[in-house]
Amino acid sequence: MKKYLEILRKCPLFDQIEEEDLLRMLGCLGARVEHFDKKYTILAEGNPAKYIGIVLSGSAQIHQVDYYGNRSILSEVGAAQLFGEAFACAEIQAIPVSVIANEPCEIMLIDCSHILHTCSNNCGFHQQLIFNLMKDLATKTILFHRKIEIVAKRTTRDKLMAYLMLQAKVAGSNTFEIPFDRQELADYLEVDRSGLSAEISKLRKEGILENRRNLFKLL
Amino acid sequence: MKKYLEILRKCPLFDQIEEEDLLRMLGCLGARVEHFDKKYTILAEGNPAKYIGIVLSGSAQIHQVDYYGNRSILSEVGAAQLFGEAFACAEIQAIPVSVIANEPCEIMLIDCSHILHTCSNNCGFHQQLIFNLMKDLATKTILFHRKIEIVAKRTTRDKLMAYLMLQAKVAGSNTFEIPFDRQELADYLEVDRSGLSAEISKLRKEGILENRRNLFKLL
DNA sequence: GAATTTCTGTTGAATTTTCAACAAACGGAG
DNA sequence: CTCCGTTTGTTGAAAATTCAACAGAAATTC
Repeated sequence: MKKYLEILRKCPLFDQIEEEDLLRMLGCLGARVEHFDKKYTILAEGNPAKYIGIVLSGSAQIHQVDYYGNRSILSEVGAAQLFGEAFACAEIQAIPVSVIANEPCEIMLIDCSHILHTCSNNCGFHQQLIFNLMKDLATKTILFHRKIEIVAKRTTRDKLMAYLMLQAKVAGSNTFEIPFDRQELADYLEVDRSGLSAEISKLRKEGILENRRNLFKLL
Repeated sequence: MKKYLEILRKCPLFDQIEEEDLLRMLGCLGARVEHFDKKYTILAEGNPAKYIGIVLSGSAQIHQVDYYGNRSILSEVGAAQLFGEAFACAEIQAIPVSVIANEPCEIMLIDCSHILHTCSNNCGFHQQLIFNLMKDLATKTILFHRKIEIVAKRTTRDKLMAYLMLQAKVAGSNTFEIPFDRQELADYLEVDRSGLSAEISKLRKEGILENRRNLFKLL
């Protein structure tokens, strides 16, 4: 576990936890690490909602697929970020989404009941972990607000511009890279891919943006 | 405060808190109660994100209004439910939404910093409150997943049917009442009101549902 | 480095939504 | 009970999306 210390220190779940305590805690929590190749399913829809996942390297996406097979991408999860925590913390039966490896990645899985319910060793870190989970969930809720603000727009152009302007703001620059290819971006914005491509072309011709694949520049 | 005890006991924030402790706690937290008439603004966009609100009676809606004045309704908050907790817990500067009284209502407001940061009396309930907030935020996250699942659909009909089927499931019955009028439902589903009315008529003619104003029956 | 697979952009037709305007139905106030 | 403001339903035209199909570009594989 030692080699993961650097990334785990950046993980919001372990905020305010001293490095020396972290290793002991991981043992107590029964944390395990697994490797997943690109496109592999880390957690499948319908699986028990037991685990909190931590992305140690690479990245993952949260997918929702409806009855007709239409894919919707809820979010992108990068290094040091959590996934599955909402379902585990709410103690629901099964997760309603799938978590897919977006590139080869290493994932730490922790049984959430070990965090929520005090362990036999009665180690004093549960309170801090629960506080950190609360903070993380509050942040995730705000991210969902932003996503809804984007998909609430009625046209592909407005959705795209709202998304790109947010990304520029997050990146702190007019030039930025997005973590999606075209189909994924369409599935995140909840629009048709070909229409999205057409809209990007149109914006380029109008001189509103420049782009090369995933690299965008707002003018 | 005593007259609010019954409703406060149902509030997820005070889960596992004994009734006798609750009153003392409210003083310690500096809780105050305000009345709002229908359509009044309880919290306005841009306000400091200090307060957690609890609906004691009536109901409220979370509104998001974009640059062009288009309203989007994020959620309905009924009696004993919380609002604003995500913004307060994430300790962001200002709230990005407005909370509007949907009918005459009584609202309890609590400065969240009193919950998050141990008070001078060092009363032992902070841990339970933080745990409860975590649970509540996890539940709210799942509600947002459901909302996104609905608005991800591409047609008014699909959004409407996804919404109605969810409401029927929640109500545990094919007959149920929804908390929105037509314009509000349109703003929740992120579609055009007149198109929504037309779609409801069409579904009725096709024998898929019956309705009288807010009362729906799926067949 | 050639072949193959994946991704992106383009187009036109069909479908659907939005928009604006109006009429009918409803509900509350006096 | 009647009046009046609000809500809901209806319609047609304009705008936008989706869908399907294909071609070119880029990346991956062998």
